[in-house]
Amino acid sequence: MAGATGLTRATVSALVDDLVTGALLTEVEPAPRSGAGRPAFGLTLAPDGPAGLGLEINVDYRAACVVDLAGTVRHRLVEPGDQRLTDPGTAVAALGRLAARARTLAEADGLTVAGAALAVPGLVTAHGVVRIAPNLGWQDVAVGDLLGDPEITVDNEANLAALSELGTAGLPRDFVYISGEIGIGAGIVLDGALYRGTRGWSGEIGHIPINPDGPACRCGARGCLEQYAGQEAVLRAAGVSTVEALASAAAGGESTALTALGAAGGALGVAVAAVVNLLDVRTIVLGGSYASLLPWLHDPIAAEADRRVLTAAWSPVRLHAATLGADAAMRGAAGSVVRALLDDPAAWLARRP
Amino acid sequence: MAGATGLTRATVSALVDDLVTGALLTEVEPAPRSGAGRPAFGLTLAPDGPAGLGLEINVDYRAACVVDLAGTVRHRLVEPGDQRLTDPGTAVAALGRLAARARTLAEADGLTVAGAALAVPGLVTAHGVVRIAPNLGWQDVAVGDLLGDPEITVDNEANLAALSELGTAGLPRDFVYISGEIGIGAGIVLDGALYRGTRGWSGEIGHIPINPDGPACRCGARGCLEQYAGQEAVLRAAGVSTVEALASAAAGGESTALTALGAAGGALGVAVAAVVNLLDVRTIVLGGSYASLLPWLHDPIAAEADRRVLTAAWSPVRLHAATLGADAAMRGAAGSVVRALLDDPAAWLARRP
DNA sequence: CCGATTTGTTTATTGGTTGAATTATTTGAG
DNA sequence: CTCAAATAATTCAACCAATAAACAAATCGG
Repeated sequence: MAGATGLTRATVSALVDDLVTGALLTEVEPAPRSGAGRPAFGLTLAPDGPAGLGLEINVDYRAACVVDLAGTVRHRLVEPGDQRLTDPGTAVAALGRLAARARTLAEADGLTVAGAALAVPGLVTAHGVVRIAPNLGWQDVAVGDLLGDPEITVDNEANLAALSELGTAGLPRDFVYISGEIGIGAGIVLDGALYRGTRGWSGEIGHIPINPDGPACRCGARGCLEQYAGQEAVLRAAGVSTVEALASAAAGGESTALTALGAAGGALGVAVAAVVNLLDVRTIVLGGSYASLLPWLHDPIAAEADRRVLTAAWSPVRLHAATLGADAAMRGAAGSVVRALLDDPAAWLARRP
Repeated sequence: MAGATGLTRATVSALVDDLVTGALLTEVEPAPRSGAGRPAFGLTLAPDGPAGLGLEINVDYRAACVVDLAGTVRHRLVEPGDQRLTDPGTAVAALGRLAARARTLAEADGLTVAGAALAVPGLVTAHGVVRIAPNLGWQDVAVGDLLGDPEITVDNEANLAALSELGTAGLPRDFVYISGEIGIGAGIVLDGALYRGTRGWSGEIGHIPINPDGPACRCGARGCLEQYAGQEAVLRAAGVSTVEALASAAAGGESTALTALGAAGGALGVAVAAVVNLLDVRTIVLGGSYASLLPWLHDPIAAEADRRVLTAAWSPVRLHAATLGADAAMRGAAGSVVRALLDDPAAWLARRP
């Protein structure tokens, strides 16, 4: 460890001591090793130290999960139910009860919830106020205050979902996560950190112009990506009503479905080209409903992107499917709490003397 | 100073002492002040300490400048001449002689050249090799080796031009600089630092798709921004041959010129919308030939951008003209050296004991 | 001229890190 | 089995940068 960090063995010893007494690390059996010399102690991130509480409120469900320092999901609670019908206060109160249940479960495990983060499908200000969440019908909702937890982090679901993919094996430190749901959002990860933008409103990829004279969008403009590759547009073009139906139709080789997916992929490819030309990320992660549709979206996206990305000849765009599915945003939320702990363990140690 | 930094007066004293003895700061007459108390010493960035050498090689000129710690341009050398006709070796050798002259002038002033940076109109790898510079006809040119200065920083001209605007009064820490020349490039400044992308190829805004079925571009795709708002396209549409002629035609109210500028502005607005939706920067700086054409470009860009940016209703996109004109890239290059000095003065002090 | 006010320096102290020496625990050779 | 070599971990004096607090310097206003 001293070798890897450049610090002295003495220093590492002192720091590790602090972390062990602070219950962030625990000593375990040393890893079996060959060769002479005294074997090193084994160390793991404590499975019974502080943990992160991840929350999500979305169009048709509420969810909570508890993730420990090692990144393991220790508890997972999902409550289906249309959130659009209830007013924000009622929905948030229900979420608060779910969060309390998760906390209780965590404490029964000996975990301490060190913080919470909430994923919301909408624009969130830097102060954690939901500026607008069109699909929930929310506007200027101060979720933290309503939850009675002003410390909570509130963030866009695509941003948090992107964070959940960060650290996945094979993913670089720079990528853009594109989440295809009713709306299309993106989480931009640059140099291992989420890029939120000046006001936290980055990643509105759904409204990148694909064709300036295209169909009208509910945002007031014309030809936004959402009108070509949004869930509603694709399902309508394919003549089916659910993503599952679309996937099975495509698997069955139905030409309407394949044409619809090809068109959506082409539009996505144009947007991906814009993103890659601008940001020079070489990896795009497709999440939300795009993850399960990637078998049919991959080639049209790649064809269009490679044609339009200036540097594609030397290094083509890499398309990955997201790995976490529907839990991505919630797990990213919990993960963001854990990441904050790992990034500044001293702050946590100072909080509990 | 202690108040601003949160350090003790004693600490500041010690640090300032080091910087003064290291010739990075000089004591000057204290600024006149009212009120009781012992007057403070005046301090300025040393006008005779280390300086940055900024170089630029472009289609029709070579240039060098020396910028001191305070950011003042102390020397400026420009040599016109078509670089396209000469092979890279000859062009770089001529640039090397220009750089040597600038160095001599700087030393005559008591300045020490602490480092150099070179702006090139093309894609540059992280190791300072020009991967491709289409308008120079260069491909895989290791400029640093040719110059005999492997320490030199080589970067894209739009990137360095963006840096030159950073620190300008009224500009925030996040903006995108769009440089309109033969090609269209962008420098992305996020949180006060240039974002270069995974391989240093960010900002290729000229090849953002505006209309997927638009005119063919020399990059092989169709409908790139460059085909709508590149210098050649705009001049052709306006029926003039130089940017100056276009500006005076527009100033004279000639409708062909105004129409051409309106169309270019509209296309730029679409690209700006893509950038802002994606990155949530609220400021766009227009440089290169766009700076002088901004009076006629501003409204079409703003109209299109505000229509297409999701958050424009709350906070419209702000368009600024670049302030430095043709010298921007060269001055940004020199400035990047100076910035590196200011960011880590201890490294410089360590280099000269 | 004197006290109030602000700036700058001096000095002892502190906290975190280093380096060298020391102790601990294993492997492998004789 | 024993001992040397190898690797890990700890101890402790020394160091460095920053701090706090006291002190000296320079100015203003009455």
